[in-house]
Parts: sequence; structure tokens; C-alpha cells
Amino acid sequence: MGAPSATLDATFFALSDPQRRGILERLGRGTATLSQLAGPSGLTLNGIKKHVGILEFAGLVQTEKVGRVRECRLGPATTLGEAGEWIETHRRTWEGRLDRFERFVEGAE
Amino acid sequence: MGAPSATLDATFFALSDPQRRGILERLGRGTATLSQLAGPSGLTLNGIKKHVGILEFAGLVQTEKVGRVRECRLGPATTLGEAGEWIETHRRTWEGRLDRFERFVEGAE
DNA sequence: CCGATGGTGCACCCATCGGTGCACTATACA
DNA sequence: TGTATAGTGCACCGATGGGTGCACCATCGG
Repeated sequence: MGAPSATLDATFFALSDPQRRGILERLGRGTATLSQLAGPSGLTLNGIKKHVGILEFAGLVQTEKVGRVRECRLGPATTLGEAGEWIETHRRTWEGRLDRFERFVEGAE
Repeated sequence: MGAPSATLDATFFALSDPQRRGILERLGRGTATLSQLAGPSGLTLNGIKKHVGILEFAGLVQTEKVGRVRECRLGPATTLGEAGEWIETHRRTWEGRLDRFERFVEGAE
């Protein structure tokens, strides 16, 4: 578990930007082209392309060039799943630790 | 849900570094001072202090100066919980989307 | 009081991020 | 054919991240 995971790095980093989380939410409602993603964001096509690139590098989205358009869709759910597992695992030890702390407090008074 | 959350930004960003995840895992086994965190990491005290600062800013750890030592412990589990919720929520729509895609494929053939 | 220890503040370095503009290619469409 | 549209590649910018070293302060142990 302690092995440093580049996948986790990329995934968490990709999720750390509201613009990118917005793209994911948008893609959750169906595929979109780069222009369609850029529209509501107020960003340049280039800016969007970079964000999508980061999301794609993390495996969170997949893109495909069809005609003169690049279609973006969500990637395999396993990528998010890995990040979710990390959080769940550590949240358990977290709460375990808090339990121990509370027992310690009770025992001390 | 679509509201940009600075908390999520900070949390996901803090988790995007293996060194910081290592600190969290270490703190999961009990409190530690900055020197104790720096020891196995091979980093400077200053480097560790910055990482702890980022984790603290995200609410993932809490620190307290006791004597000439700074004690670090895990923060409230709610901080991790918020990030976990985001992932869980979106993983569900993720899988929902895949279901729809599979139905589409089946219907098309 | 004195020395060693644990932290802090600051300035600095280099790499990367977020974002832009511009020139360019490739496709769609009339 | 010509023209508008969708992306791409590249260079650029300011801000920030990760990390260091050094000078300094505060505290603990004699």
C-alpha cells in the first residue's frame, strides 16, 4: 500500500482543479467536443485542451478524433475507483485512530 | 454539487503527492514531530514543513507546538470524507453512463 | 549559563502549471 | 473551388510548487 503510485498522483492531481472536475461532470452527462467543453468555461480551446490532456493522462477521460472534431468521453471507472479505494482505506484507519484517541481521553479522566 | 469547492481543491491537491500521502500513512500510526517525519523521507526539515503546511491547509492534519517540538496528528476525518463523497457520487454516474452505453451497444446490434 | 536540539523565516533555485496568442492544418459545407 | 469551422503546435508569460541552504530563535539538558 505504501508503494508510491504514479496513478494516484495523476488522478488526485487531475481532480484538484475545479475546471477539470467541471469537465468530468459535464462528460458525465454525455460526450462532448473540445469546443463544447470550452464554450461554458470561458477558456480558450488551448486551455481546455491542456485540461483534457491532464485528465486523459490520468485515465479519467478518453478522446478520439472523429472527422475534424475530438470527441471526449469518460474513461474506465477503475481509475476513479483506485483513488476512492485509497481514501476509503485511510478513512477507516483515520476513524480507528479517533476511536483510540477517545478511549484514551476517557481513560485519562 | 457543481459549486467550485476550494476544500476539494486543497484536499485533492494535498493527496496528489506521494510524499504527502506517506506523511498521512505515517500519522495514521500515531502522532509525530517534524523531525520524525523528515527522518525516513530523506527531505529537509524545511521540505517537510512545507508538505505539512499543505496538508494542514487542506485540513488533513493538525499541528500543535508543544515545547520546542511541533506535534502533528491527523485532522478531522470529515475532510477526507468530503473528497471520498465526491468520488463516490461521480463513480456512480460514471457507471450509470457505462450502463447506458452498453444498452446502446446491445440495442444497436 | 552554555551547548545541543527542534523549528522557523527568508531568499533563492529550477520545473511545472494555468493560460494566452498566433500561425497552421484538416475537415465540412456550399 | 473557396471559406468557415475545429483542432493542433509552438512559444510565451506570470504564478506557483518542490526543494534547498543559511541565519536565527526557543527550548531542553547539563
